[in-house]
Amino acid sequence: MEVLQPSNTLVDVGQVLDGLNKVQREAVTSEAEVLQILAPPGSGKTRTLTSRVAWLLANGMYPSNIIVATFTNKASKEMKERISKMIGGGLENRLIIGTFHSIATRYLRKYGHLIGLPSGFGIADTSDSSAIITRIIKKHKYSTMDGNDAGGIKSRISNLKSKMQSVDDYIATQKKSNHNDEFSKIYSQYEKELKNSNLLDFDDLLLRCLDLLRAHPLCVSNIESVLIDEFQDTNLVQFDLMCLFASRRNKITIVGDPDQSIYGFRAAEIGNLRAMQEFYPHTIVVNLEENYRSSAAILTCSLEVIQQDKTRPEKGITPTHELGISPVLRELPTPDAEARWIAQEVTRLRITTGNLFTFDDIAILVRSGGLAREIETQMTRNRIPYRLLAGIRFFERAEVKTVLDYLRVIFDPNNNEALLRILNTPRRGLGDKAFKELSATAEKKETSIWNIVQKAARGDIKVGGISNPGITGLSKFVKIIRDTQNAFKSDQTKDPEIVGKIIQTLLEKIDYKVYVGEKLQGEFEDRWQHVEEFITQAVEFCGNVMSGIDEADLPDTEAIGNTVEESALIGALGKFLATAALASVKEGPEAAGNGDGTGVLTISTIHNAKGLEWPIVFVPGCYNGSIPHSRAEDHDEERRLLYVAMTRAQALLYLSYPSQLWDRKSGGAQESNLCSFLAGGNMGILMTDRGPHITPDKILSFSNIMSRECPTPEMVQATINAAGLSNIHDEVESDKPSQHGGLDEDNYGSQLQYGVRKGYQRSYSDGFSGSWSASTNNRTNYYPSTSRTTMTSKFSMQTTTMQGFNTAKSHMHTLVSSQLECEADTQKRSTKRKSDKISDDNLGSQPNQQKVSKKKTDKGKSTNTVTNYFRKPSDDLPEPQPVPKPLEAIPKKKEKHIYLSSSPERPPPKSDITAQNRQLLDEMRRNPPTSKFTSVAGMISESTSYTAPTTMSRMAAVVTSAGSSTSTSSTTTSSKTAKTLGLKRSMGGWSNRQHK
DNA sequence: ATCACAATCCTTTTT
DNA sequence: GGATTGTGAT
Repeated sequence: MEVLQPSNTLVDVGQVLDGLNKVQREAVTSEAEVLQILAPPGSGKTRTLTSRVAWLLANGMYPSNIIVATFTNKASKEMKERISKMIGGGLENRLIIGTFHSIATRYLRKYGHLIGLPSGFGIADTSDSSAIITRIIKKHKYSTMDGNDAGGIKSRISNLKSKMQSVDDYIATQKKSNHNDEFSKIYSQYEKELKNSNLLDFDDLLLRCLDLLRAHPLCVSNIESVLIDEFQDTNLVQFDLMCLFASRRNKITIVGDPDQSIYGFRAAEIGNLRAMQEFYPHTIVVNLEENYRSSAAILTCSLEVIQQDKTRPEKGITPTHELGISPVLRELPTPDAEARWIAQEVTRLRITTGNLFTFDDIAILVRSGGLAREIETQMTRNRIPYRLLAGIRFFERAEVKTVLDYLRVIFDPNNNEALLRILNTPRRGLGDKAFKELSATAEKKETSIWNIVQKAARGDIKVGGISNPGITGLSKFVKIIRDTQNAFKSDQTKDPEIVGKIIQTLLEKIDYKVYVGEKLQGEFEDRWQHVEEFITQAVEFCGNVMSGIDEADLPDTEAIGNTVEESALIGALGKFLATAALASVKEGPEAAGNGDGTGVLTISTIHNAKGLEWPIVFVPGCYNGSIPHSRAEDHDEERRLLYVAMTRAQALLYLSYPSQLWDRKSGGAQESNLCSFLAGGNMGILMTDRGPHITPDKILSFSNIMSRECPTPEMVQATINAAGLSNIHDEVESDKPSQHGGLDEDNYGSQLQYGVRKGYQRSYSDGFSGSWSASTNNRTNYYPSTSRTTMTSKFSMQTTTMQGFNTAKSHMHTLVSSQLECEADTQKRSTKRKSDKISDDNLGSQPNQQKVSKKKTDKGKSTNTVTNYFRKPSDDLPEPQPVPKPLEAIPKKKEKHIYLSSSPERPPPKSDITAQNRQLLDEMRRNPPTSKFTSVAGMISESTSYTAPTTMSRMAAVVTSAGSSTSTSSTTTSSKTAKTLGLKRSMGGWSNRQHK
């Protein structure tokens, strides 16, 4: 691929390409008009996209002629920062960059009047939409059964809109069958209410922008290049928007990964990848395959999960890091114990690694926000500072939302939704009746509620249901709103600080402090801090707007007629309100931390963790009902969700689940089942069931993967000493019989210091437990494993039914094995030593190892499979004899001790061991793994115009030709393996290979 | 009749 | 933690 010669270069182009691998570089500098960069997690997708933007800028393209759509505002902020570092000169501030929604908003602000959209429209957030629908349902006494509650209706409407089905479209398709359909009435009423309040909901933003650009393509006539991040999560409307954005030059770059498509519930359309290739037949597909994030062990496990999806096209992924430490799959008795264990493990890891990790390095990723609660409690108890990226957003907090609603009313009093929420907040003596009457009168007179409120306050009209105190309250309210409006409008200073002063004055007038203190429950200090943070943010934002750093106005184009000038402060306020509505920020004030530079741990939903990475990741709640969620219909998406969670981890991955849940209905304990995605196949081999025993070589491995300096043994000993423990590895978990989750909480809390643990309960209630050799003897584990760890039935039972995965697994082993081959020799030396010792302990009780050995004989030759690295080389150890563990032998009661670190008491490691391991790892680094097992590694493919007309055949042709011409790093290219990402192809890959 | 406050239910994921 | 419902106070 030829590289663009930079003309008009503003910066050192080398800087833009610095640190990129060959394929990434080719992608960045590609002259392709339409480019799809498809890549697995951790392969530098976003980085490549960022660099491509920088590359365009460095080659003289005007930033205001580039549209970059990211998935979150945070992502676009980070991208801007990175571009700023590469390019500088403030060019990044002129880029049209943001989420689809925010970009659409900006276009509508500037050009919306061309399609008759009133300027100064507001954005209906989730709560607005819900409130409207709830009101409609109540008013007409519609049934709320069968998912027809406000939430259900809302998502139905949103889904229709995402598929470009307007009310009329919908009614047209429905009119024959359901003439009196309640839903269409709600839908149409909802649209009407939005219009009355001059509001657009999230979907409308995109749809109206679509309308605008279709009618007036000149609005984007300046656009030379369009770039989209996380393309797999775009919906149909966004796809069309992309095409329209690019309509002038048809220059598009997208990055994405079908495996990380986790927004199907939001109508993300995975078919967009293919649609794009069909729509732009000259699309060029680039596959990035090297993973720079995770250890090979983590990657292997993650692949084991994602490959369960049989409809998924096979694709290459090449680890660049060493094998590292086996991920952990841990069972705990209760969610509470699970949270405690995480806290304990976090603490233990820091101590035993000489504080190699800070809390910044650690994330706890949950499927749903509710799961974060127990974890928060335990973090607080253990004085682990954390920030929460789950649950309610900052701008949705009651105390913040109210202020926001006041500002929304001040910005546009005709915003009925915001008005209704603040009319009686704080209390002004109005009740349900008053609200009903006000709304009804407004509807009758076809005017806004604000107008009625004004008249009622003045006494011009009589509205029923309002008491005399109510009238007084209303007139005070009207005056406050008017005064504040005037304060904004009359400002001449253009000083953003004024915004803060105006808001403060407003809050004083409504005695907001009193309201927050008395009416809102919870800590007043916290809440008021949020309010102050809100004001700070507002001031800061307005300052940025007025200095052009944020939300710079779109460039003028050939499209005529720009919006009228408004007061600078009002304009900034409007942008702030839009930003607040579209904000994805879940944090308020920065989490404080311990103030000692140890950082802040992250608790986040998996969705919010997309695109991020941490050295250590915990994924609690891995049980059926959570992942996959009980309300989820698309289990493939749930699996991808787990995959996303797992692939966030760099060095250490912990999955866990409680065996018992609290059943709210019965008030008792309820059995849970390990997440099916983790229960089958060879997951048991790939993971251990206890946290790793931290040895010097493991510390070194962490350091390598994280590219950090390795702490000295002295440093490690120092932290251990400081923790007041002579040897942290000797700690023991005591198994007691289950007593229906009746854990003594306080008892626990006081004991939970530095991971010294007693009193965990384990449940064997189903009486079907097997013992499993924990796979601790991977190559970095020096000490012999003596784990008598116990895997419960969730594992054992599943393994008998997961034959299919087993074969898929074998396939993967083959792949991984060739990659790891080069390490095998050095490996054997160390594994042999320990495996001799293992055998004594582990022989005799491994029902699951039957599976392993069976697979091996099936495959015939397997000396280099990845299994061996998690277990042992076959010639070092006789095959384990599968001996089912008698049920009686399973301790159901009393003081069974399990070694937390899978390790017996041992003298501290000798120094030469460290050196020895260092040497091993050095060796590895000198001979880095090559991408042998991905046949299309490094592939960059270009379609040719004469190939077959269908996308399928076209892509096949593309891939084949590219595979043969650019097999620089590939040694095993063949037509069979020449697959491309991004197409929902039937699975030729596995079956072909399996039957070979 | 209307408003204020306490008790009870439910809680997927997000722009 | 928030929304809705039920009960007491004005």
